[in-house]
Amino acid sequence: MVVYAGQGDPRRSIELLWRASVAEKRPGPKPGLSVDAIVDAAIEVADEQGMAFSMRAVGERLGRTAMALYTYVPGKNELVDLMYDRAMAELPASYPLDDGWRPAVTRWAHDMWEFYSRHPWMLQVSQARPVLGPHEFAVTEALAAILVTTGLPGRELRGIVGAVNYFVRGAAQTVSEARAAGGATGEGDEEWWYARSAVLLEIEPDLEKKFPMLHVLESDREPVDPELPYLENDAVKNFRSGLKVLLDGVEAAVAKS
Amino acid sequence: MVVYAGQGDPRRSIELLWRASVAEKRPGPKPGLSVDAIVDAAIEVADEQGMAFSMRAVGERLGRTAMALYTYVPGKNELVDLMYDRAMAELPASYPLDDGWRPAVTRWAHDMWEFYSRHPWMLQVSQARPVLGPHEFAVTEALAAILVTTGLPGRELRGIVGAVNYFVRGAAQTVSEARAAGGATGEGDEEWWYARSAVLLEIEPDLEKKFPMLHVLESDREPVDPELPYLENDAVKNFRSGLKVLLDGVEAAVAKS
DNA sequence: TGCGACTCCTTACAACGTAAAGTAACCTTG
DNA sequence: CAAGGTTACTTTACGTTGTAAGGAGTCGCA
Repeated sequence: MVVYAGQGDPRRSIELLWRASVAEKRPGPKPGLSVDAIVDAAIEVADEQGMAFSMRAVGERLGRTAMALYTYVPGKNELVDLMYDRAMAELPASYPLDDGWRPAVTRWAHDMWEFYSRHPWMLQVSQARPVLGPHEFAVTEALAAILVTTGLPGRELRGIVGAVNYFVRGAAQTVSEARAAGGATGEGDEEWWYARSAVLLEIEPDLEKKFPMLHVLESDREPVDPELPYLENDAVKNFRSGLKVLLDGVEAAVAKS
Repeated sequence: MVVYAGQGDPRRSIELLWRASVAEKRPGPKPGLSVDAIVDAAIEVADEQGMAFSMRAVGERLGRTAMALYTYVPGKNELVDLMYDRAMAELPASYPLDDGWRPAVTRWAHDMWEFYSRHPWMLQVSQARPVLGPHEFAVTEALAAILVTTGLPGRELRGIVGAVNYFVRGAAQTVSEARAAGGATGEGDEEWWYARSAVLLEIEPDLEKKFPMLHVLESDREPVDPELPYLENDAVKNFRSGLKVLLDGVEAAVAKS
């Protein structure tokens, strides 16, 4: 399920994201938890169980009930926003530009790729509206700082930033969700593919004739790295070659300007 | 929530997708429903209510209970697979190549874009593993048929097909989920942005100094088309300029080969 | 005519997010 | 120092979800 960001009270959400709460002396028992503790616990749970984690599970990990979380966080949606932004703090704030923008963007993309495989649930948070948290800003700032050195105008840069983002996210989805789905059903990628395609070929024997261009696409395949699972092999190679094409496009834009 | 494809019995799923059931004479009451009727109804419901539609809602639309659907379809996951593939039947199977591959790919991308805005729930079906249905194949076949005419080898084409796909999907997500979220909360994009960014600037006044490159990115903005909502304006322009860069990259690859 | 396969319904259950209300701890004020 | 208000956290409960289980009625075939 895709979780939509930011549906609650805007002020409360933004204040939580930027930790703008004033820690004044208050009556009542000492808080045994904190927003940070809850968000960290939730990220751990989500890393293990995926986006379909439950408030009860997060509470349990902290030795509390699910309802205890509602003292600190308005609801699950807001918690997801906080998790999303918090996780992004893992990423570098800037990249060296000694060799120009292209290696830097490549590094950025690879970091994002690995980041998404560490936190697959991130890919299920809706990208429709930005969470508007400090670390999400920082990640995009890092990419923008690289691309600004191309000298391209903002108009073009916005499209490029978007394209790079979409590409990385999409490519990461293909791999990390494949892994997650395999984990969920207990079967690896190979088994999944094998079972599926065997039945498919049995039911539709002249598949290759019906979709000849897909067959052409499958040609020219390099030997498979036995270290990696099947789908991952493909995905990694397609990621590299896709990114190359995309950056060639950027280079063309730079050359023209 | 992201719905993972293909977790059930592979044979049953594939047979349903390719409608490979043999319609033999069978005892028992005449079926009042059909897989097609259920899938169509489910698509209608999902178009209106989003991916979080319920089996009960689909049943109700057909004048049945939720459990009646389970006679035709193994579960909700499989139904989503069927919806996914069925919806893709709306898309063209081929594109004219009179003006070369570039206008054709552009058409393909725009068709996908519009398709996704018609069926926003499509973007929430996990892309990790292909559904392996006939229409999903046909859509990719159409794109492959265009790109094959570039003469590039399969190795490079796979990366390009992936990149174009990811890009279109990502760009469409930004818009159509924004619309969906607006519909869900009842507030439009403008209100959302306004409330959010007002609070943000109040809490963090020197945002521009903290993220100077993002500020550069926002510069050079063209006048807004008053016909379209705020976010959509941006998204459409970024879509066009991002696609342009991507296709420039393809052109560079073609020129080099 | 009856058997068995079939469609569809009712009922039921476990899991979910979270509303409501209660209990106990603690600071502030009289 | 006691009273009162505020807070942290729990228990209980509700509505919604996907779907398992079992039963009622319908039809083809022996």
